[in-house]
Amino acid sequence: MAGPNYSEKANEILNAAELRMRQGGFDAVSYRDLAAVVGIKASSVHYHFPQKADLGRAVVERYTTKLLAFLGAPDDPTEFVETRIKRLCSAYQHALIHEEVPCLCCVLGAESLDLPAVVSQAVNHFFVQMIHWTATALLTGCEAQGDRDSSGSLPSDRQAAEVLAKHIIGTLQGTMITALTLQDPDVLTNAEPFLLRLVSSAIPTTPERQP
Amino acid sequence: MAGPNYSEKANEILNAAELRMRQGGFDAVSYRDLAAVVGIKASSVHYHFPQKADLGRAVVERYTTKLLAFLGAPDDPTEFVETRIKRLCSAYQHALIHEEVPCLCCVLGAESLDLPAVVSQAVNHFFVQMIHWTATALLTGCEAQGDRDSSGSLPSDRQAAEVLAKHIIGTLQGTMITALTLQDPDVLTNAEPFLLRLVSSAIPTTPERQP
DNA sequence: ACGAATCTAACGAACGTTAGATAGATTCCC
DNA sequence: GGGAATCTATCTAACGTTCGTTAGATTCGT
Repeated sequence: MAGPNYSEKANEILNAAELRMRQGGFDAVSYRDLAAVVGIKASSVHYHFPQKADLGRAVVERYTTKLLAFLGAPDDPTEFVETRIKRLCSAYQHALIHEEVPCLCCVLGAESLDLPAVVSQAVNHFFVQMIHWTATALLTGCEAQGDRDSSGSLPSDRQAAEVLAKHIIGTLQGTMITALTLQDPDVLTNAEPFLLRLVSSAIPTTPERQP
Repeated sequence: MAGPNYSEKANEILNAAELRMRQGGFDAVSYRDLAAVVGIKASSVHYHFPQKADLGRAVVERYTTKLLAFLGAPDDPTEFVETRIKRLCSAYQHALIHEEVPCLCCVLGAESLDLPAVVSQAVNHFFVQMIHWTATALLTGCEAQGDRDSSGSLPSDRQAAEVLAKHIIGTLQGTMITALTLQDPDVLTNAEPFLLRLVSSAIPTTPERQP
């Protein structure tokens, strides 16, 4: 589950690369610039990440791991569905507002037709994981009162949850881009109540136990 | 209102540049590649668009004009609000599904922190125009029965319409990116009913006359 | 003959990548 | 324990490619 253990210098490189990639996309990162940031030469960066596609993949995978770790469990039975979705929204808000840079996979996803295959695969995997987390977060709320989880008795709900999850993730990506280019963070923060309205109208009013 | 009248060759260049830009972003466009596509040399492309930033701005402005022309009037009193929003959704669907490439300003918006100023201004202008169209499309439905338009008597509704419009545009951008990287166009087409639900719950049930 | 559109040729800069040397630490074996 | 071998992380130097851009000549229709 946990990714590879990078050396300290490798992590510095990944930090610089992630920042640059979130500002300007994959092509905006250059080995020479990264090297200058972390205080070594360009050829030494190749020692840690032989090819640029390797570097791109590593950045995306570490980003995916970090974000999923922040989100935590999507199926804690003591938690409201709304609380989970709010946490998801807050992750996106933190990226844009505090880190002052959009979501990595928002940027890479937009140029995914032109990415090296191994990088666009990693981006695809990010979306799959995020959607899976969200769909689970939506579903386990419905099943909270019973224990029908292992019986697999709600296939149609799982499908509906996936559709809504894709919509939620997509909406957060897009409102982030729009907030960025308008320099208006409210576009992103306002997405939260809109999404919560969709969620509560999709879930058939089964409040869970209190946390 | 109508942009400049480009020569036939200039339009060919803009076509090639727009396609390339929608695939891979601003940096994916090179004068030599464009030249090869339209059958001239790179230096001749500079005759039509001296600097690359000029080319970028021209592509974005022509794209904005084309899209607004497709959308038509947002305040035709014989039209339902839902019809207008569906037309907006169909524009985005057409881009991804038939042209097989995402919205231009979706791609450029994601890398807007790294764009030449004149290009990111044009992208910003695109979003402003789209949001203005959508807000107007949402508002004039409410005011259809009376003629309070010029009296400016609904400032709070205008504001609420802008908020919803930003959310709609953002959602379309983001579900397009998500649909692209998942290679699942349904993510975009499914956004339509979700957005229509938000719209109809925001508009206080004032059906217009039949078209 | 003039202007529009294209060409050839080249400039300097930046890019990813590689080969090979080097310094310092660690490990291994006698 | 001490010298030898190996490994890690960096360096210098350079390669070939691509890029945006420019100067100046050329072609061609009006």
